Amino acid sequence: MSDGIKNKNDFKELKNLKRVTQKEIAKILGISRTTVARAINGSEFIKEETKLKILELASELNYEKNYIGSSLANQKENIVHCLIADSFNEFYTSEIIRGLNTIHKEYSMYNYNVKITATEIHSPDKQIEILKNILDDADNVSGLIITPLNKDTVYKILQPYFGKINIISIGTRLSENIPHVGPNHIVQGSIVAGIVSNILRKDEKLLIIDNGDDQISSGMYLKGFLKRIRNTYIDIVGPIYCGNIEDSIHTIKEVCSKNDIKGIYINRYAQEIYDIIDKSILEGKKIVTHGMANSIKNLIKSGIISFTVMEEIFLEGYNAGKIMFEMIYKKNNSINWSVSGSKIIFLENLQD
Amino acid sequence: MSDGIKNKNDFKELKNLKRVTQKEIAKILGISRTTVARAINGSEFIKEETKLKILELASELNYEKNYIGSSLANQKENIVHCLIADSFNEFYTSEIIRGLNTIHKEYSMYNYNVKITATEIHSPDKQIEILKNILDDADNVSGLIITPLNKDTVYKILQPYFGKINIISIGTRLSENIPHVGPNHIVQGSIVAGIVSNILRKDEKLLIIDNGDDQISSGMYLKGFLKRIRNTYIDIVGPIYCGNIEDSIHTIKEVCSKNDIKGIYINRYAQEIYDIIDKSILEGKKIVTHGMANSIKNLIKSGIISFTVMEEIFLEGYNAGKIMFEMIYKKNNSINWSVSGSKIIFLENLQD
DNA sequence: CTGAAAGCGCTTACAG
DNA sequence: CTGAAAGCGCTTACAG
Repeated sequence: MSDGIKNKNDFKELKNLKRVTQKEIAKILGISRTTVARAINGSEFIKEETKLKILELASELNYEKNYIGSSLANQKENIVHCLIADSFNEFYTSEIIRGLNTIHKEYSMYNYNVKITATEIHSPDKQIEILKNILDDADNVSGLIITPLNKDTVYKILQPYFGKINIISIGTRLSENIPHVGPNHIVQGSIVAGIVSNILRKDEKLLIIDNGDDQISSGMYLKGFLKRIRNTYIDIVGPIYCGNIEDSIHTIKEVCSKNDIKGIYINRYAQEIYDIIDKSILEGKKIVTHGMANSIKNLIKSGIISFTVMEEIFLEGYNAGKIMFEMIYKKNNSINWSVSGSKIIFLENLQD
Repeated sequence: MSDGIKNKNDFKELKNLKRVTQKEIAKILGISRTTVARAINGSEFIKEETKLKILELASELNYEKNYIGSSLANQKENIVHCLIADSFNEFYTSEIIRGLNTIHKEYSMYNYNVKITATEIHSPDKQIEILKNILDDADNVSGLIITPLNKDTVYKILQPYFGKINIISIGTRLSENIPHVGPNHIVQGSIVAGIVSNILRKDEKLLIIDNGDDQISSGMYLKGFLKRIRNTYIDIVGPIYCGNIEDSIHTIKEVCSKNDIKGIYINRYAQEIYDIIDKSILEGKKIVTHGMANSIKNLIKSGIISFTVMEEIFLEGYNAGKIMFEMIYKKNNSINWSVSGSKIIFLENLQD
């Protein structure tokens, strides 16, 4: 039991019965509320002994800081900068922004402010520049949510700020030791394979095109897909390495002319390929793909793509913003990887 | 512009620039904060003229009550009773409870208290009894979340409390004019049909068993399913009305012995039927169904069921609790029907 | 190193 | 019908 208890009755009454306040802890120990607050907030201007005594009692009484009172008193605005990727595809960017804005609005009474900057996905330097600008004013930055376009450089730049600024990566993981929100691409690949295995039948031929690893998703998509699909009686043709759109189209034409291909799986550039390939080649084939975009919507509507598996992008932004709130306002750092769910989309549940 | 502005400078400064407080409104009008609070909270002990003057200015300055300060001051505990259905199936009840408990915990600092009572789904009277008990102490009830087992009776009992207690129905809709959280069963039926249309092929035979309308979902499932499936080239056998498990099994056996049935759809009692029917009859058939339960999990694992479409039950509880919070703490009554999403489950994304 | 006081935006007796 | 004051749980100068 804690030392220095001046007020035994209060101690007994509070133990495990209700939420304890700093005021009550102060009363039990016969000290001021200010001192209790100092201990709880980790101030350095407090005697080690006093601090220990307070923290011990706080833990014994299951003290949990009331973040509502806290944020009301602490009028500080908490600014969270979000550096996200632009033009991944039309949906990705707008949905992730919508998610971030939704949580921003939800917590706006807490003076939780979310500032979003989307930079061109193929210009990592632009992101680095903006990141540096933001960090120049690091004292006014409570959190950073980032889709690192250049992992190594971003990591190096951020390293001095670990522990000072709350950091979350989104979509692309920055590092194992930094909280992350994003999908498990391997699982997504295996989900696509699972669907394919249900719509193709024994001994039917599936053509697999490997268009390489974009270091974001396509490598893992293929890995997850292959692991699962090889576990079926589907007759696999490939994976044939192409690496770009033209070669893929050429290969698909050639393979399909010589074999009775019933399905196609492409791990990268799929929508671009399906968009421009001669549609007569695709006729009667079962196609399942990843992601969502206007082009995919159209391909689903016209019956070329049967299913697509997409990340819950809105929720990705929303959850990143929510986890950041927890980190800032509740000092909750328990999350390592919040895995985004996936949705299976086809004609019947396609929005608008 | 508002009348009675005593402090023009403040008025100009505040207009549209920042969140306005009651204190500031009071200062501009040269009256006390208490009076402003009275107007905003709709007290009756205030002169009509004063009230109008305050509300007009508040609206002009886009005043929005800070629910954080509000709930900190108003130490009142808000109790929300949740009367949900037990043994719909193992997952339904436990997931909906988990959702309600999650939101309860999330808002516990606001003194938001959620009390859950699950009653046997086939004993509506038991629920009525508990509901009456709760309403006997209506002054201590801020909200009610209910899956009405007997709509008419529940509605009649609740009628005198409309406007006094916040009410949300969940799962089964109580009435058009009461906020509701739950799935769109017709859409769910059409989603199942959409999947079936992708895994069966032209001219393949699909047997449809109609087991009647449980007034909750099965009637609408079938409606949505039929509308969509009739729009394909699948060869439909049925719907054959059975109405119970034994007849269904008998019918399936008979039809399958005479036809080359490639798929089966049953709108009600599906899991019970698949559980006990001779499995050799199902071999090689494509089966898609609704809902989730341990039995369905096993049927998916053993390859009998290809896909199942289930409601996002956890989110149903979570969202009901969240919407209730908005109603109580932010006086937000804008939601009429929060449509629960659906998940498509098959071997690859089956949990545990 | 410690504490008294004022304040965040609101509510709620209490007095007039 | 109106207002001054105390309080919710906390933070943050300021004084000592």
